[in-house]
Amino acid sequence: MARTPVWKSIVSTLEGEIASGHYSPGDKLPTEAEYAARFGVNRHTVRRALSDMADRGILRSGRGAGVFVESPPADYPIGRRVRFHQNIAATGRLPEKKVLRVETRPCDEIEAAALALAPGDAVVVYEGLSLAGGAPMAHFESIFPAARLPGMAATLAETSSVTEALGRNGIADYVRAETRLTAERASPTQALHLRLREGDPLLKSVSLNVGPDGAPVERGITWFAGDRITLTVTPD
Amino acid sequence: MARTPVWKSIVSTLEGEIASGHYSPGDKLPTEAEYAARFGVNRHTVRRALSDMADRGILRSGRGAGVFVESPPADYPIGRRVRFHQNIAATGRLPEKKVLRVETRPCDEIEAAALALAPGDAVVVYEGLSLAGGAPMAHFESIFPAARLPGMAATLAETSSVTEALGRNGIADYVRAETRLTAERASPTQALHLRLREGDPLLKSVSLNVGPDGAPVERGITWFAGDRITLTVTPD
DNA sequence: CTAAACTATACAACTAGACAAATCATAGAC
DNA sequence: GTCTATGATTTGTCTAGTTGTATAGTTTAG
Repeated sequence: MARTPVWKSIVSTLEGEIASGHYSPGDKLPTEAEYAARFGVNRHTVRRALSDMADRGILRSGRGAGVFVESPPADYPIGRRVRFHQNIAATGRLPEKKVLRVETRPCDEIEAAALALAPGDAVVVYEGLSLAGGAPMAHFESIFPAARLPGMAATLAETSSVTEALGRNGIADYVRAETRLTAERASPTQALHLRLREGDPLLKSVSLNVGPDGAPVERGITWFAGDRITLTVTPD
Repeated sequence: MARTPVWKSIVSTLEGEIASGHYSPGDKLPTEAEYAARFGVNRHTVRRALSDMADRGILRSGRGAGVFVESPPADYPIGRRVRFHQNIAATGRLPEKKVLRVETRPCDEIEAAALALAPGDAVVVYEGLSLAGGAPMAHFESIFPAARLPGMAATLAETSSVTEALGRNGIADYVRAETRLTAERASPTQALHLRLREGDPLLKSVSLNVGPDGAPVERGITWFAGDRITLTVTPD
């Protein structure tokens, strides 16, 4: 009499309801308490069922928010864990973006040195997330010299494309002067943005782009979710 | 897993931005709503972070007015933990080496595909550590097609230099065809080798070197200690 | 007996929404 | 030019609800 655990039967019930189209990706499911009442079990039993489905990427839950149906990934896995490739030249140029911040502020010493400015000179900060199929792939923060690019902040807020924003501000072409790569642990804030656990490994890329005249126009730092992306470097 | 509360991670992020001089005493900070959007949390969570900082005298907030910086920027410790630079072209070619293993064995499917062999063909495995000043910088494992390079195992045991070993086996020149980079956690074994803690971030490089005729001669995997090394990529 | 599954309870962390109160920018009146 | 009325912003406060986590106890199968 190998009875199937209650939580597993709840899983199959809920999977059936999701599969039959009662809920669309992004929809909020009933609360744990409601499910507990419906199935006549304790909330923890429901939680075990939900966490099993969350582990498999079917659901996503947020404290205080509720449980939501997760949208299926748009691309298929390449390896077991590594899903996306990205050429180093295109670092931070993934198609989908979510703007987190655009502001102008004085720069610190490190930023000044990188962009050939004086400490305290104004820089435009552009922070955001690169997404693919709805899942965050990378977290980036770019800074631009405000004096050299007067309308940059306004343009970025409009287009969210760095290339186009630079183009509209007189930098028709720019090249990557240098890229530095290292591995870091995800800070709590980054873990929040990239939907990782605190301490998970990140691939950090620090790049410097210069205009046709050789003057720096952008310093970009990108943190890639280590288990979601691979950077490729090919001589060419 | 003692996760850091979200509001505390926001506190440390904002403290860092104030400490590094991005805001001066008296400056108005972005609104609570803007911070909520930036961090992807509810306004109340931002308020908890801000009220913590206000309690400690870092900020001062006024109803209807906004939030203002109260304290002067502190000395911000800029963690210069990354000690070594290494060009991507020289991956796995650090001067000092410690050989851990040289052996010949049949290859698996992945290795066969990379080296254009049939599964089960013999490969020479060369595992070791790259050191700098006695400290381990990287852990590498290279494989070579044994059929194409008959004396490789013996030569490697003598010289421990990949370039020289390849040269003595008829490959006078070889080029890096591709490099793939990602971030991983250190396994217990790697942590031991690299004198890190288990789970520390590693920069993983998977490279393929081909001979003058275009045939693969080496597939190398290198794990760099993320906090000891930076890879640089320069167009050149 | 022991381990797994489930129940029970309590609290912490976060979301959600609504409204009040203070401030600020702006336009119009004088 | 100065003052004032007005409306939009922005912080302060309140209530309610939801998931995350910790602890402890109970039942059941092997």
